[in-house]
Amino acid sequence: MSDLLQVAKLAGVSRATAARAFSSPDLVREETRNKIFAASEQLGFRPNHIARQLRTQSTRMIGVLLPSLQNPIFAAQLQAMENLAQLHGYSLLVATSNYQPLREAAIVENMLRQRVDGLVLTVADADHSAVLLDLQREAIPLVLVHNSPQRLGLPAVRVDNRLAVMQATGVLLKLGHRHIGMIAGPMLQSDRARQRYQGYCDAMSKAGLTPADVVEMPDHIHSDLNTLLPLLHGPRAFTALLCTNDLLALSVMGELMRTGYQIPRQISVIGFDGIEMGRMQFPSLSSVVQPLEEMGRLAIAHLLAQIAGETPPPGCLAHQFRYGESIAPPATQTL
Amino acid sequence: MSDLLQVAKLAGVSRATAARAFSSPDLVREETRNKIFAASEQLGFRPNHIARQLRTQSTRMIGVLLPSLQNPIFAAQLQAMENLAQLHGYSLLVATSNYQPLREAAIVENMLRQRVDGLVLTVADADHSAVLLDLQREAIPLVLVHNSPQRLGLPAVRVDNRLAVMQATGVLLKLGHRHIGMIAGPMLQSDRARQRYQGYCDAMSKAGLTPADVVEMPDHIHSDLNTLLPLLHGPRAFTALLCTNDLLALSVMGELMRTGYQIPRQISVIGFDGIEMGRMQFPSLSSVVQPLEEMGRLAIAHLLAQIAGETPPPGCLAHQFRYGESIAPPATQTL
DNA sequence: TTGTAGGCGTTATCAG
DNA sequence: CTGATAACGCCTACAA
Repeated sequence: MSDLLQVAKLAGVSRATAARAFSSPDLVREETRNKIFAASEQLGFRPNHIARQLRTQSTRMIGVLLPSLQNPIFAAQLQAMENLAQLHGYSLLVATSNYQPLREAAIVENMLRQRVDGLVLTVADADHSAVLLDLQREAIPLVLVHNSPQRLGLPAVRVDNRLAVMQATGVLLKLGHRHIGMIAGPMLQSDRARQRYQGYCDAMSKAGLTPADVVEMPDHIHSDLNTLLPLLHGPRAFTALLCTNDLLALSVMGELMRTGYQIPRQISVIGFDGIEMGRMQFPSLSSVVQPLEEMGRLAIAHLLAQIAGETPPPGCLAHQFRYGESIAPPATQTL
Repeated sequence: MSDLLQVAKLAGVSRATAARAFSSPDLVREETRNKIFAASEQLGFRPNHIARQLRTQSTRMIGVLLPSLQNPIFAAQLQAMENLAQLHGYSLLVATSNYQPLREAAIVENMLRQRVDGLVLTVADADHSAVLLDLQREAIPLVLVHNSPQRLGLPAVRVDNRLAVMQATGVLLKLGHRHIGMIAGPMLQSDRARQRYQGYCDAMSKAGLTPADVVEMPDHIHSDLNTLLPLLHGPRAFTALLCTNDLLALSVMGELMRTGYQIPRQISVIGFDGIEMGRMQFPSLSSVVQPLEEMGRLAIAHLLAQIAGETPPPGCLAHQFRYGESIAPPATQTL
């Protein structure tokens, strides 16, 4: 591939002038400029960003770490981030950790070696994250999404998970439910799942009820019918289920309906995230809606501001409860 | 940030030796190596990939262009690609075009300037793609996913869309359906949608039936009830609907059920892609399953092979029809 | 096993 | 407005 020097030669100018024709065209006489562009065209010249990056010490690249892309919430967020980044001339270096701290660390290290201009991270468990601790020392623009470590004061874009589930639980309580269960994926892996369970416990306690143990599924996004069914029988049977995320909720609904349960008549279900699919299907899923597009945009905007040397204020984003067809008063009006 | 020279000085060796300690440790005596690593640690040295890339003319980065991340098929494929790439020490530069050819072109140009080692592209419409034509001239490793332009002989990872829908239509025909409709997103934007419609037409014609006009929705992934309902009444009312993708199918199902239709008793629905959600929900969606994970892996594997100088053979991947609860014989046994 | 030196393709500083 | 030249940080013959 030809370089600036060849273009310069062919155009009969110096390398410096050729370079200027590209980076600051107005500093070059039009005639000269055209000769340079013609030569460039003829040689199939393409500016080398690597060399430019080495020289300018700026990559216009942002490193994005996500736990997974299986869950559409991350895809939606990534889409929003990419749109805004692209608009500002930034590229995204994307990697997934599959919720594994070791991979998180390796990925971040690699991104730092690549000299990305900033990082947008979603880690599995922010409070026990070695990566975030290490990153404290680096002076690199950084935004967390979904996470918010208790101790570290890092800029974060997220909703108040605990409060949100407290309110969602409140909705079920108000409908008359007393036996409410909480379904989650692997709790140890996800700080968010734990926060959401806390919100449930808070709401139950405040209502004078005993929070049930969390029902832990082996997978973040699939329910296991064998674990579930026993909990729906007997005097303490759940009449409503809160799920830590929408995919889990949709999986629960599907399996229960397939087994013959009527939703919401026999069982009410509430999810978390507010993914599109929940609205599409029938019965539609009640859920705590996270403003994912906005979160993605905000993460990038915040990062760009940091890169520009500003320090914008943090703050939680507002969630919203979406009433769907998956909830109703409990069938048997016990008590 | 400190560089190799500083590390070398502190360790009391030359820059070359310090460099070797990182790139080929076995060429350096252990004692020396340890001194270098210690110095590196002390200085917080981090190898600069940009400089390395400039020098070695290799980035170990792959450019990935996708139409969108809203559709989980792309997310799933991306996830698979990222996993395999990461395993081989490659990073992914990801960008989305939102099905816009102009963005496709700009994105690819940018990736080339970044000197990615290879490209994995999914364009909106391969047969009318300026990007692909231009790329013919570049000698860069390239794999298409989902696309397969008629004229250009580019390596592609995909299923036979036309055949697949022909078979899916066959399933409906065998069930006794005669009035089968095909629902699509914006046809002009997507070569795949057109191929799939072709498959439907083929099957209908072969069965001695007249293919209906495609029912075009304004959006790739949402159905519009107002467009749909009129087609379900009258003597030529559809008893079965083929959709060009699963999200569209799930949207159709949800809306119809919400309106009071029984699925599959009154209307059968078949999708395309085989996304997870289709299996989860009740009734589960019948669909043509694309092996998305395999496609993602294969795309990367094929690309890495090209980068290694090999030229692996192309070939379609096998699709598979998944029977779900969304299809049944037509209600009224006309004819 | 280690050192020397040149170059990867830009940009930026300084003269002219 | 244009040209010469020195970095940016690393790798890699080649020589010692």
